[in-house]
Parts: sequence; C-alpha cells; structure tokens
Amino acid sequence: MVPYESLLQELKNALKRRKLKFTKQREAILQTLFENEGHFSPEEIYGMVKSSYPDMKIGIATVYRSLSLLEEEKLVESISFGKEGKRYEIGMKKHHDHLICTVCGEITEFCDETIEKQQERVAESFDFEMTDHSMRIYGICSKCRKHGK
Amino acid sequence: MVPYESLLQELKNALKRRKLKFTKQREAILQTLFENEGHFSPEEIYGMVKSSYPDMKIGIATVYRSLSLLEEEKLVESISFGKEGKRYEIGMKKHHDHLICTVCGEITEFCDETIEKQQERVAESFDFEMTDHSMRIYGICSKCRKHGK
DNA sequence: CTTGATGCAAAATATTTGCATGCTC
DNA sequence: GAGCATGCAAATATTTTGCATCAAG
Repeated sequence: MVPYESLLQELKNALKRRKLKFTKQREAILQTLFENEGHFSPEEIYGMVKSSYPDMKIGIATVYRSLSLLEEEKLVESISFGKEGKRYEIGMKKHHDHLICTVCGEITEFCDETIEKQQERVAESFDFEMTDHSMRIYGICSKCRKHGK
Repeated sequence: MVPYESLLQELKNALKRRKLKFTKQREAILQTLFENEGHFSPEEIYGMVKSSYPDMKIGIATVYRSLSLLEEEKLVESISFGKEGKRYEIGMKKHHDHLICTVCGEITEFCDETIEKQQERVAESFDFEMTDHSMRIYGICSKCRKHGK
C-alpha cells in the first residue's frame, strides 16, 4: 500500500513542475479518494469532499478540474462501464484488473501475477512492445447470485 | 473475421428472444459500426448513419437507445479512454483477446490458454460467475518499431 | 504583487424521456 | 390490429467556461 504521504508528495512535485499551485481543494480530493476505496462519479466525490470538510468551500467545477489534473498525473484513474458514466479511483502503483458484476455494477479489483506474466509472454511472442493493457472479467457476483434475480 | 451476416443474425435472434422488433435503424447502426473500424461517440455514429443512409430517418435518441440495446447483447462494446467520453465499436469475438498497436491501429487476435484458464481461476476465487471477459494489450507492433516513428 | 485557482452561474454538451404517430409482426 | 419503435422536442444530467475575486508563491 502506498502511503498517503507519498501520493501527496507526488502531487506537490507535479504541481511544482507544471508551475501550478497547491490548494486545499486539490489535496482534499486526493485525500478523499485515498481514504475511500471505490470508484466514484465526480458528483459523488463532490459530496464526499463537502461532508469530510464542512468548512471548506468547494464547487463542482473544481472537482472536475482537479480530477482531470490528477488523472493526467496518474494520481487517479478513471473507468467507465455499461450505462454508468466515468468513475474515478485513487491511482494504484500496482497495476490491477477488474471483475465487474453486470447485475449490481459492483467493481472488484484483483491482480494476478500469472496473468500479468503471461501477457508479457504473449506480447513478446508477437514481437509486440507492450505499453499497457486492460482486462475485465464480466459476470455475476456471489451476492447477486444468492439474492436470486 | 466474423462476417456481417452472422452479426445480423445474432441481432435478429436477440430481438426475437426479447420480443422486440427488427428495424432498419437498428440494422443501420450495427452495419455502420461493422464497416468502420474504430471507436466512435454516439454523435459520430449518428452522423455516419445519416450520411450512409441519406433517405432513412433517424434521430439521435434512437442511436442512444440502439447502442444500449446492442451493448446489452454484446454486439457492440463501449470503452472510454482518458478525456474522451464513451465510445462504441463493433463487438469482438469473446473467445479472442487483442493486441492493439497504438501507432498504426492494427488489431491482432490471439488466444492464450494459460490466460483463459487463469481467468477462470480468478473468477472462481472471488466466487464470481464469469459470463464474459475482455482483454487488450496496447503497445507498438514490430512493423511500427522498425519503420521508426 | 503576480498569476493561477476558485466559486458561482451561465453556457455548452450529453443523455434520457414523453408522446403522437409510424412500422413490425 | 396490437404493441413496440421512432422522431421530435422538451426535460435532465453532465461537463465546461467566463469572470470577478481569492489566495499561493
């Protein structure tokens, strides 16, 4: 697990490099995503920040602007599935893939070394220089299977 | 390469099963995505259909409704990268995975038993009933690496 | 101080919905 | 004919932008 401090430091470095300013709103968004595991819409993040920092002023526009910035710096990642719009999560150092329940929409992360390694081998066998990859397993989670439907 | 005819047949079967109707708009959207490789926004698809079928009436609402339907039936897939919104492409055969060259756009299919098996194991370990999966490896193909750029 | 950031509200986009009418089956 | 699908326009939802003001460096 990457400690929050190091993410915060990365944010500060990126801002310095780009000659942008460190603000409490930017920090609050990063920290909120760090403290809450999950994939959230900008609107949800806006609500979470407002309730975690009741005294701080923040507008939805700032949330959008900050998420774009954080995403460019790879401090957060976005994913979009099915009918839902874009959702954000804290950027993980480690690459991970997703299990997506097509009934309830729940997204579960996993990381499997065998798959990771095998992907490298496949790429190599095609003389392909892999820069990135994405894998999603769709299906029905145990909760949804139990509760019928 | 899956022939268009079989996709069309899948669409007809799905509609029959769901007691929905086969319309020229639904067919036009499927065919347009089949004939144009790439990832398009609903608005772009709307424009493409209008120019391919100048006599046919179609509204943007129908494009949205049809894309949702086609996606549910896995005849098309949606993806969203970085800043872009949701984009659709013709559905790929599920039992194949893809290597995608980000320089020339070439898509190579492959199927790797180790990965397939491991996906099943992962799903099982999460007590998840896998119905489908998608995996993409992005990178630079050998041709593009050789010819510089 | 200088310059970028913010909140707000308005504007621009994107997506969904209600409804009268048109088409499949 | 019955009932789903469509186009249109209106309604919503989502995201971006302009601008006066605020605050970081």
